[in-house]
Amino acid sequence: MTSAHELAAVAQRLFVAGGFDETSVEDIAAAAGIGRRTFFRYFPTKADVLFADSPRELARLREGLAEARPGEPYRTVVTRAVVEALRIPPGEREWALHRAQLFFTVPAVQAHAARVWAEWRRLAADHARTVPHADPLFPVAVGHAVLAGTLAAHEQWLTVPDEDLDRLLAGMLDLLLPPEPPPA
Amino acid sequence: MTSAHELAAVAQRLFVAGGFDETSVEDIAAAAGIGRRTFFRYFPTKADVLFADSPRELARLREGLAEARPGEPYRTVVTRAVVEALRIPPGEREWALHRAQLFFTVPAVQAHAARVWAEWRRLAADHARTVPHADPLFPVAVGHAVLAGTLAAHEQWLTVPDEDLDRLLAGMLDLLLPPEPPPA
DNA sequence: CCGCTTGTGACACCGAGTGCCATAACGTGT
DNA sequence: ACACGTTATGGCACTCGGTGTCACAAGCGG
Repeated sequence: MTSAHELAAVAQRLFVAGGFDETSVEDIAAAAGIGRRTFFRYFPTKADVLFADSPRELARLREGLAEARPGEPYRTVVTRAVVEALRIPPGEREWALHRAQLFFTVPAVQAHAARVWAEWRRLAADHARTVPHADPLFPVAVGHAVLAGTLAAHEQWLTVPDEDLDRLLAGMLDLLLPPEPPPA
Repeated sequence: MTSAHELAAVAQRLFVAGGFDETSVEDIAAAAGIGRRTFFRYFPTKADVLFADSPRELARLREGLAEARPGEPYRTVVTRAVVEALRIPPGEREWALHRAQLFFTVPAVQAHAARVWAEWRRLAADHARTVPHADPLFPVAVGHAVLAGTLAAHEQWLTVPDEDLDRLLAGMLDLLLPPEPPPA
């Protein structure tokens, strides 16, 4: 009996050691002591093992955006929500770094990431719709800015792993989030 | 004898008519009167038929960025370069719209798009490195802003196809490109 | 003990992508 | 015209990801 979490751990270890494409599902199943068919009952695709906790991250983003205090600048709210959603639990830093590496280098993984990212964009855009703004493009732009900032921060993080992801996220979002319109 | 261009046309028509995943390479090959194996000599993957002219777009972006006049604000240069690179030839508007639709809805296509998009980011980031800026994150942020603006414009375009893509691109980039530092 | 559900995995199948090889088309040199 | 090398083609077999079907075993309530 194997839990999805353990299975994901086994798989990611193999990916990091031998490459994503080079590691077959059969390899993973054998390493976990299960059948190939059973793997696909835990995860619909090979890439999905890397997205085990993205629903949790999404939920945290949603909560963070909902916690906006009235009068608080929207950029502050969004930045806090993103940083909070992507906070790395202590001890999982190297783990997260390896995962980020796979995200940026393996095309098949990015295909799946695209679906999750679309959800991020949607959440951010929905929140931006609560901010009055003259430009009708503003909400969609905010959605893409949030995603771009998140990806940029991770990309930068990969080249400077010693830096804190929090600071990179805040820095990138500060550059990318469109300015709030003056309160008139 | 089939040219790559004709083959791409046949394939995209089938994709639009019957869906990307539902259309097999064998279907495409049969419709084009060639063998399955030969298809893979023209295009390394099924998705690649949709990226036939992305090298040209990339080249145009590169040229546009190189044409910066001294003293011109970088945001102006970047916006002009992007709009110019993605200018749709007359008569291909519907064609481009269909392609954009596939880009946003089919995961397998996005995986390939990711590679092209990384190149866009790199070009834009390289150009941003010529702009003096206090924040070391500025170049990477610009790269992601360009990509985000391009994607946001296309996403918006899909919901409002009557709008001009040029205007949407300019509008999104205006919201997303980080401000230029004052000339000191 | 029976019957039901649930987890598991073996098998067969499809489609994408690849390596290998046979063959047809074609230009060139004699 | 003939032989030659090169190139385009496509058939065949294979790997791998993913799916549907079925059989089997474990568990649990009657």
